[in-house]
Amino acid sequence: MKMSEGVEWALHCCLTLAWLGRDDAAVPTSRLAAAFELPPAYLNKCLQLLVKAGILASSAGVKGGFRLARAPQQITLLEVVTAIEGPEPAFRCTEIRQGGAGATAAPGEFARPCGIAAAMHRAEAAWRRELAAQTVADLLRAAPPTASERLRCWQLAQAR
Amino acid sequence: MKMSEGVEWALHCCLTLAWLGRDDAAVPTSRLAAAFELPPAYLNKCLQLLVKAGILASSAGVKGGFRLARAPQQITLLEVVTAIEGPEPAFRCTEIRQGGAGATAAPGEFARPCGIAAAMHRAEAAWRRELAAQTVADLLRAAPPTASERLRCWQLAQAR
DNA sequence: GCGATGCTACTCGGATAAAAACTGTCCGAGTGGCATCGG
DNA sequence: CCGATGCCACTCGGACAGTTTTTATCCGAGTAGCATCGC
Repeated sequence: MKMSEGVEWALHCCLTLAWLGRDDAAVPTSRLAAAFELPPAYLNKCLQLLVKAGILASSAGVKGGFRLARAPQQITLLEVVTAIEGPEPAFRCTEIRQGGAGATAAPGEFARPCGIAAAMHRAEAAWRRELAAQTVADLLRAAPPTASERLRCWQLAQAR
Repeated sequence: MKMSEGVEWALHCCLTLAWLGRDDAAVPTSRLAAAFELPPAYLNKCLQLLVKAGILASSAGVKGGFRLARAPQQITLLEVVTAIEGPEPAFRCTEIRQGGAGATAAPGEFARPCGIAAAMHRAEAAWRRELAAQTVADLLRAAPPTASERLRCWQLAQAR
């Protein structure tokens, strides 16, 4: 069970864009990728997913790029993770209890959900609850940018 | 982020072995695979992982197979999941904050952990806590076996 | 001088290949049970 | 009849391919800005 690296990239990009402020000009993928030493084309794909989720807004043209679509306190970590990973839960019950010996079950015997699946989904719900409780604004407050992170923001703001 | 199917298989096998009782004879992979309609060789691989984790005990020979190594109330769901998926967390911080502009950082600037990684790990800790709070015995209690599940156990107990 | 217009460079966006992880399979080492043989 | 012994079938266990998901890349459509041209 490995989470996509795109989640880390997306969160760092959101945090950086929040530092820059929503009012500044848009930041293109190429600049963000250079600031973090990431593959530009693939990072672009991740940012597109964030646009689809309504977290970022994109603008085309020569001075286009991405910016935050909402205020940082209205972007939860869960939204970012879901945008990249998709909405499906990590644990998917394939109902193996209905295979083999279960094939002879009376109709309606498996009406109530599988207890194992219920337990796993409960755990995932706790995970989601924790992610939904934190916003990008919380990250801003908890960790003020270090010197080199301020440098990164300055580089992104320069040379438009 | 997709969890391995082996987790579901392992949990169902543990639950079934718990129904049978630790004192009965061992159940070989071939019989378990037939009872759930699963690929026998791959299921065997998963059961081996459970043996390595000390959850199951294996015995060789003509009447060999697998059985629970401990009492059901001493097997948490977290142990089973960790045995199959491995101990590494789903979210792995690759420290991209140190790339690019971060390369010019003063030594010790990144001593404190990344706030994003901390938040993600906090969420995963909640997930683990929920899994560690439930044991196989709890599954036994919560969901008594249905008719076809009892049939499955009977088939496993027969024809030794 | 001012506005309309065409062009150009740059951006996003989706379609297209490599890499990795997961899934599935095979065969060999080892062991316990059983039949056989000897006492 | 009882015990020792050799054999054999069956098991686990780890090494070996196939398939799906993830990662990475490329190229085209579209657009905003800018220079140019005409009035």
